[in-house]
Parts: sequence; C-alpha cells; structure tokens
Amino acid sequence: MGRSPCCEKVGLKKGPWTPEEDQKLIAYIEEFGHGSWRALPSKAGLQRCGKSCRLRWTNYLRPDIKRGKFSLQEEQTIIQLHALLGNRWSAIAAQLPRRTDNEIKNYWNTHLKKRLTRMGIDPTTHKPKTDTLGSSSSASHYSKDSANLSHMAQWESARLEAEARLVRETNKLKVQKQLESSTAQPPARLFLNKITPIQPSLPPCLDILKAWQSSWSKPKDENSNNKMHSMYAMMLSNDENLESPTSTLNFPGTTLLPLPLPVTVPVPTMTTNNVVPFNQNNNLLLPLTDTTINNDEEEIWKNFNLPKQNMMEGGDNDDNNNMLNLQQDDDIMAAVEAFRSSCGGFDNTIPISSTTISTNVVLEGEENLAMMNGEGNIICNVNLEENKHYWNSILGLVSDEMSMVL
DNA sequence: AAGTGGATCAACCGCCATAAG
DNA sequence: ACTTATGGCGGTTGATCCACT
Repeated sequence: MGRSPCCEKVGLKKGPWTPEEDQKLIAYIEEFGHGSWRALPSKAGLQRCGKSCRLRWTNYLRPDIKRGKFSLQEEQTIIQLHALLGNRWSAIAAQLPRRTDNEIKNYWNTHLKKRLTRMGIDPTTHKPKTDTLGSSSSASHYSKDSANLSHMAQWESARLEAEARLVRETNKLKVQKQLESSTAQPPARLFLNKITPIQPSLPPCLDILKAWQSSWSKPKDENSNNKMHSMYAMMLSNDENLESPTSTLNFPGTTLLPLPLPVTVPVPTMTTNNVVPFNQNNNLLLPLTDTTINNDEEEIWKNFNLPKQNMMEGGDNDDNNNMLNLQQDDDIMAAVEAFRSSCGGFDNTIPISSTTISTNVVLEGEENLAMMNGEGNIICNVNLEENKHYWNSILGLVSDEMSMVL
C-alpha cells in the first residue's frame, strides 16, 4: 500500500487564480508556512490541488520574486548559463536571484531565443547556423566571418567537452557508489545534473567558469575598461587576436580558457555608396546624415539613416521606413550583427569616417549598456571590475550550492 | 469598429526521481 | 520489495493584450 491520494481529482478549480484565492493562499502561508502542499488547499479553504497552489506560490505570489524587465546583465547570465547548462531552467534560475525558472524559461522562449536566431546562432546548440557561412558573399567576408564563427565553435567544443566530462564523472561516481557500502548517505539531488556525487569535486562546468574568471583577471590591454563582456560579442567583434577556448580534445596548445575576451562592439555604419568602412581598430563607423548631435536619444538615433534592407525584424521603424529606431539593447545588438552580415565585409582598408561627436552620450537608460564615444563609436560599456565581481559571485553561488549537497 | 496575427506569460500537463506506506 | 503519492522540473497551451490593417 502506497501513499494516500493527495487530493480528489474532481471538483477542483483550474485556470487563472482570482485575487480572493491569492489572498487566501498568501494569508495561509504567511501564518503557517506551506508545509505539505497536499494538505494546504483544504486548510486554506481553496478548491485547488496542492500542485496548483505550489505553482501559484513559487511562480507568482512569493514575496521575494522580482518581476519586470530583465537587465542586460541578467540576459547575459541567462544566455551564458544556457550555453553551459542547456534547458535546465531551475539551475539557471538558481544563479539569478529572485527570478523564477518559469519566468526565465518564458523570457528565453519569447526574447532571447529569437534574438540569437536573428544573429545567426542556433539557440539550441549555441552554434552558428551553417547557412550563415553560406550567405557570405565575398571571400574576405567569409574568411573573417568564419574565423569568428570558429571561435564560437571552439567555445561550443569546450562546453560540450565539459558536459561530456560531467557525464563521465557521473558514471564514474555511480560505479564508485555501487562499490561503496550501504553506509553511504541518502542521495542528495544535485542542482546541475541530478547526479549524486560521492566525493567532493567540482563539476567540470566550473572549470570553464573558473578559467573564464581567470581571463578577467588578466586584461589583454589598457583599453579593457570600456568593453563588452559577452561570448556573442566575440562573434560581433573583428578582433583577430581573439583567443579560443581551451579544449583538451581539439586545442591542446592553449592552457587557459580566455573567455569571453572583452571586446568593443563595432558601430554599424553606412556611407553614401553603401560601403561600410571600418577604422584602424576594426570598428565600423556610422556617418550621420546630420552631425548636429544633442543629448536627446531620439534625435541621436534618427540621425542614423539606414537602408531599409538592412533593418532586422525586431527593429522599430518610423513612418518613412528609412529609419531604424534603436531603443532597445537587443536592437542595438541586432543592428550591429545585421550590418556586419549584410554589408559585405570586414575590410578595414577604407579610411576612417570623419564624423565626430563631441560629447559622450548615454544611449540607453540601462546602466553600462552603451555609450557613444568621441569618435562616434558605440561602446558597450560593461565595467571590467564589475564583471570580475559578477563572475566571482556566480562561482561563489555554484560552489556554495555544491558544498551544500556534498 | 471589427478582424487578424503576433507577443506574452500564467498555468497546466506529463514525466521522473524520490519518499512514504 | 513493491506500489503509489509527492514534489520538482521542463515542455506546452491558451487566454489576453496589443498593434496593425
């Protein structure tokens, strides 16, 4: 004889919760805690099953839930952890304080997945889509683009390798567990892969995080302060000196995983003959139709006179269909990528644009998102020190969670 | 004003590992 | 040892909103 049923399956309400139901649930949990979800509905006077109550509480009513727009940093964390963990939403949510796995999952499916697709990256594998290469028209474009894609591929190799090592380690531990005696502790569920570690050891994914972290402790140059920190920025970057992730399988020459390198996001640009110039730093330049710049964001962006064919789906167009209104950070990112892929090249032999902008202007309300420097370049400005702290925090969280189950 | 389609997200469904009887 | 409920998780659905025609 097993357990008794948690609740009657008939006569229970389904569908959206009413404010009265919410109040009952909140009042009960605040006074008594949820205890057994099975017993809660009847005690709280709710015609719901325990599972429905649990979901409503954990995904919506819990007081420590943060709602609203995801910050750029949260987005980066989701993308990076998704590359590392896949659709393990609860594990990803564990690294994003006050966000629920359901919310992250929804955000991924409705925003981030589409954005990566727009950038030519397969959101499932985090690999560049094969047709990205095929669509390149010029040989030089292909060559440099493929070099960038190669970084992505190597990144992915490192990730896959880490996962493979995790699986191997898991199997090894399972065998070890079988050999060990019945004195072993009851299995504790591990947040990453639902495995049961027997002896303390960090999951291999932490190798990547640690190596990543160490890359931050060794800035490549003195310009590192105004750089964007994102593996996708690597793809956007023209920096030929980008290093590739370490893989013991395929890239034995490298000893450090230098990811992600800080890079400057190039500015999309268009000249009168639709040729896209780059400066000596391999930054795309954007000549303005009107170089009179003030601090009004709308006005600034409307000076970016972009050809319609270069607009991407997510862009907000104004009425004359010849303007791209870059209000959102994902629009900025998408614009950069769209220009890079559509304008034929990474040829930096074209002279620097003479366009200058006299003052630094914050283009987005989001802190550290993007600034325009004195040369008209957009700098996605994520502070190096903040990122070091950020990844230290992630490592700390992961390590703490590991130590709790060990 | 009505219809349509896309976006969003709360909530449900179904599966799995584990706990409990 | 076996059965079955529970809790947790990821996948999916459908109601709602909103922009556009």
